[in-house]
Amino acid sequence: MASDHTRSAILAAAERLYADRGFGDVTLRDIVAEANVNLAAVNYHFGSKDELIAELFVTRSLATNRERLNELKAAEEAGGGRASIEAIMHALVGPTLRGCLGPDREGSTAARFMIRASIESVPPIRRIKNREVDHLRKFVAAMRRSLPGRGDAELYWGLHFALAMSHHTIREKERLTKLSEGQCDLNDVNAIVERVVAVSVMALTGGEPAKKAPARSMAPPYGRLTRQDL
Amino acid sequence: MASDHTRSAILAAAERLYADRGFGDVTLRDIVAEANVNLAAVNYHFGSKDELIAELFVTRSLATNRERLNELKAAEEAGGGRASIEAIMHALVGPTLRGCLGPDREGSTAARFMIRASIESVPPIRRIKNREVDHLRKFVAAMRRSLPGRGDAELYWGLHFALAMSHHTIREKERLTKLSEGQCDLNDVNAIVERVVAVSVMALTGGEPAKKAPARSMAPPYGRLTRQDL
DNA sequence: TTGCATTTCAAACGTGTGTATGAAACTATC
DNA sequence: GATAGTTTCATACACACGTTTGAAATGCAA
Repeated sequence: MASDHTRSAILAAAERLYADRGFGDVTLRDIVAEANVNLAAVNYHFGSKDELIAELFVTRSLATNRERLNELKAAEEAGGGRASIEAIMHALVGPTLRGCLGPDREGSTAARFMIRASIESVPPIRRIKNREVDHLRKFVAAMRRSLPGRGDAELYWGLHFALAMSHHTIREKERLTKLSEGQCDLNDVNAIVERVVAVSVMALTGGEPAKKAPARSMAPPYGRLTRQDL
Repeated sequence: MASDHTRSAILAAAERLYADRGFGDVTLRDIVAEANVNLAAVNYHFGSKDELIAELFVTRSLATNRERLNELKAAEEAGGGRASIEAIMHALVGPTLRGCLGPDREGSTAARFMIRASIESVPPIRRIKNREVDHLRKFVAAMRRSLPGRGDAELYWGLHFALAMSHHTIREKERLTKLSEGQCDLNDVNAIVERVVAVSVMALTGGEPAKKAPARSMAPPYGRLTRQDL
């Protein structure tokens, strides 16, 4: 492992090609041609095509997840262990949206790759996404602290809708631009984040101004989640 | 075209297999084996594999679109040319959600096929979806009538978020069930529809109680449940 | 029946794919 | 500079796929 030049050339070329043309249209031969390496190098360094894709995706999504958790942690610490629901939703959808639509990263290879991964959903990527559940539980826990009294089901639905809006915006940004004939500005990421957060919060608080200490006390939901770690 | 027995056997077998195992894992040979017809029959009757898939998808989505427009039309007529925003959103997301999650159609081949189509997004299906824009413009027009004064961009965003929530719920229903450990009931379609409609309306009206333009009943054709907070 | 169009069939075609092989070229350590 | 371990390379393998072919079977009208 003296020099991983070949290895990283493959990663870079693969990410670039997948981002440009999608997973369905890019073969290993395309990748090694772009990277100027030998065909067998892919299997030598990664084992298989799927493991190459998985490594690409894991690398990128680990970064996003780390960013998410950092934002969440910062928000909770700033609030003395309890973050506002706005801050939590912001930490949830901000990194993903910025990563895929951000003006700085606009058109960056990494961003375009992640958009492809969101749209095409190839088997190795699906496998990884299914392990993401643990990561989301941390957000549920934070939401529970922020909105005590809300039933867990409500929290899950709120989280689900927040992810729905952010992922769908990434997936369908082109169609939305076309449909709205450019009236929806997809370049102003911060505005999009704020918009998604605002709707998510409304979904969770029922449109009432976010208030702690719910006047109508509800019976605690039946089953708490077991210990969450990792 | 004396008897399209072969043709329809292929369609039925293909829909069943695609629904069960996804587009990536099903070959023409699998399909013709399931249908008990000859391999060449697919190309004879449909021209190509992609055209077969397209025909499957078009058939199913035409039905949904028709249902959508019927609901919209009924709501507008009931409101004297102007439907409530609730009814419009209901017409937009109701048919899709019921079609894919409905208890009657629960596990039906057609429903499972459409879920697959929503998840895997294979080229011929993507091509068709991109033509769906015209269809959505009718909803934008209705929304404009229902919420005059709202900027068009706001309407587009509201429509976009409504589709986001309904599609994401269909796509990720398994993950939501797993994440929530069954606390989110994905069998009660009507409740889901109401939930999505409620959030969509909030997104459009900014959380303020709807001005409820039409004094008429805004009950859409299909049974409407009152939103239940937990 | 005859004649013609439609439909079915078995078999193959051609290609593109991920992967495996085994030798050659390198690199580092002594 | 010999040796062992690592990396590169050209090449081939195996095969699964959508599609094509051309003949056989079937249907249908006169």
